[in-house]
Amino acid sequence: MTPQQGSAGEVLTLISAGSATTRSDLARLTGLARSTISQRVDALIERGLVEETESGESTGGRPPRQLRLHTEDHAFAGVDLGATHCRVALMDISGNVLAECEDSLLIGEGPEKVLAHVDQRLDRLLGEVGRPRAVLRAVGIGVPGPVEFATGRPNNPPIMPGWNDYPIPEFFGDVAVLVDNDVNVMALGEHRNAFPETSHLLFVKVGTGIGCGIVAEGKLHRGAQGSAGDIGHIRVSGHEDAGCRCGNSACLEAVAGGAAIARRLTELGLAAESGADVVALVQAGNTQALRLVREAGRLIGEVLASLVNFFNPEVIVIGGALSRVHEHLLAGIRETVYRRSLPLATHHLSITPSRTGINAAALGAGILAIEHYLSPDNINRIVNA
Amino acid sequence: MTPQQGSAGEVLTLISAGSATTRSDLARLTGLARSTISQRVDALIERGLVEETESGESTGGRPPRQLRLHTEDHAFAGVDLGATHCRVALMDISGNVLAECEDSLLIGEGPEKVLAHVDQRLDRLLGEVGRPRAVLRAVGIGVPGPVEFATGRPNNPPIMPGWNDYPIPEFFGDVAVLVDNDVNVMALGEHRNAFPETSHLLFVKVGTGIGCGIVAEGKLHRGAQGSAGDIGHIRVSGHEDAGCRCGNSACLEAVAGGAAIARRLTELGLAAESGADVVALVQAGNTQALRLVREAGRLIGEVLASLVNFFNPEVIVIGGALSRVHEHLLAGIRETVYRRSLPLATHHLSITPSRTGINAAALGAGILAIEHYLSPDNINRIVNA
DNA sequence: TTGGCTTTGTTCGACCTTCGGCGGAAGTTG
DNA sequence: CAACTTCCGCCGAAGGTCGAACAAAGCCAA
Repeated sequence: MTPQQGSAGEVLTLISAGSATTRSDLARLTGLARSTISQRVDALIERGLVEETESGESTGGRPPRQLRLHTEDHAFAGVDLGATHCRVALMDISGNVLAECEDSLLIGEGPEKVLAHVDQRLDRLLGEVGRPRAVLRAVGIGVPGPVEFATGRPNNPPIMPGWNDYPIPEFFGDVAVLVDNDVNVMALGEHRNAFPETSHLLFVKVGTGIGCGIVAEGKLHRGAQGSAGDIGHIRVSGHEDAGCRCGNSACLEAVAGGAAIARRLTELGLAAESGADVVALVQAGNTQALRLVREAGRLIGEVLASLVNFFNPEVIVIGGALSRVHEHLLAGIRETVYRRSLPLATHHLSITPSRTGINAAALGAGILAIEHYLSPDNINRIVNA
Repeated sequence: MTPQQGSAGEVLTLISAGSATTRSDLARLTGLARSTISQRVDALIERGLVEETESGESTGGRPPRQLRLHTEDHAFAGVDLGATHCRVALMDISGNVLAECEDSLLIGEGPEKVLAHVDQRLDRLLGEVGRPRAVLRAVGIGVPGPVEFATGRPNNPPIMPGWNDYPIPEFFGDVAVLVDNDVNVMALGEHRNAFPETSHLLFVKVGTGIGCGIVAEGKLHRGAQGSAGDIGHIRVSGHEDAGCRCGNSACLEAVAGGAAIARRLTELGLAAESGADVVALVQAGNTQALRLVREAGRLIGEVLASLVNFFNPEVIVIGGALSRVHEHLLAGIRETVYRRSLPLATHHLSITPSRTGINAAALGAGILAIEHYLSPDNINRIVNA
């Protein structure tokens, strides 16, 4: 059933979202009596979920006691697993990063090795901030491939050999583990950090490959098989000669991904192997690289123009490695989207670079974990236990 | 706030969805005590929303009294306004059609004339079934253009001159009026009638133009400006010469819509002005028409392949005038989608013709109205009044 | 300084809802 | 026809919510 109206969980949601910072706010927002709110808040304080700070500004009467999430006795982790790296961020319940780390790590080494590494890093980070393992409430993990979200099992991931159908959450025992596609968690993080008021958002990651995270009605849209947002293999016109690793040709990723741009630069006699090399060349002012990035932007824009007509988002965020040269990428994207999409859909559309940085995925994964823990159902369970 | 758990509204939702037909069912599903359920049901019966039928099958003890929606003292209407027609269906609260009618009507005559016509038809249909106007609880209207759903105002509709920003609900006074895009209501009707268990569905209407209704998480996705699903102006490759009324070229609608096919048949010396003529030619066995329809299916399939990767639906339903020759259209669509989309997304994807007939839009609009009336919030308001 | 004024927070009794046991109703089964 | 099962209404008990009253805490003006 739906969570109870005005339950402890709903009260906590309002506090954590910043919608309410005092008991009076809560009474006003929920419509419950002040006495009832006090009872709820007392329960939340007793469980260590909420704390009072010294009183706030008076508005002519007794100053209200400010409420906020109690950030001490909890910890959450966000894990970003890439093809060749592993980032872990330890966060408190309000989303602040307590500690983080980054290592080179080949995901191809398989789940046992990789997850053991993650587990060890979790322990080290917890040690750094002096919190016992027991306060780790939930872990979010972003992986570079499709996942069946409900079970946390990768679903035929092309670049994660050995991971297919591996039950990732079971590795960590009894702590709650949420596993999702890396682009999804980046979209979630970007939405919650930079565009919390936006209902419909697309996050486009342009790196070696190209993917898209979809936020609809403020929630991640994962689709029927959890493969939604896989826009890297959408066909673009006029590039039938470009073969893709998926077996088709003219895939967006095969003509506009970081790897594709690097390959074309190599053909022009420039040393470039990866998206990072492309970024370096652009930043060095190489006009060929600049031209190709802009051209890639146009191709991505062509695909996005279709998706804008179809999905009608309010915001499109461009992230990923190549967004470090976003001026050029965005110019191409904007140019094409605004020409090819319908005016009604583009009129209030903004296309912006990502505001979260290199660890967008780790932060987003952490937010996934925190939101799971703070969901009204879960909180009610904790409070009524 | 969210509707109360176990409220009268939630109880009624379970009854109307067919999830529960007896008080015992309700107690089991909601977790409430039998006595509480009885109280809820009594309130619903007293308000004329639910009725008891004679007892059902015994399972060894006293047979339960069956519950169902009380269909007498209510009426709902679904209105399908097209460019040149008007269909009205009068329905009872469980979605059965009580009476319907169809007229030729040019939407270009403007809102006052058209809505007056609709109003008159409503009265006539109510008269036919002998129900007073007062029992008309809600009206759903599907219109051929984008609508701001919250206010029921068309938003720069290209083929509805005089309707821009016209507040349609206000015309009908105090009865609740819901206005939405015609493709959206068709998608809703198809989902509720044929695929109620499906979470993510696309309904593609192929008529004079081409549009798409989106059901995500069982609910209509309308997008930020209510223009979501406008896939008729997505670019298809290799048709740069085909100009579109939107000002761009190579739009899907301009190469695969009924009007476009008719035009190309005309160029081949065949008499065809509209999608209906195309259908007639195909049904007469004309190979040129057949070839063009199949080719249109391939082009539509190209766009749908992109959308399958992006949205990952479980079902795609093909409707609209041209779906009357769906064998040929579907062949082209399936061929392209299964070739161009990712296996993970297509593995459990089914692409089927619409099961609702010519009045899909009117039925869908009626369902929109009924669901509005039966929403837990609204029912709680009625019961507690 | 002091006494109102305003807003916040707590206490407590009244009220309402829900629960669950009990018994009657209405069937089935042996 | 008696025992059993299931359904349903009644009613007292338990628990939750509300709002009034009161205490707390600061502002403000005389």
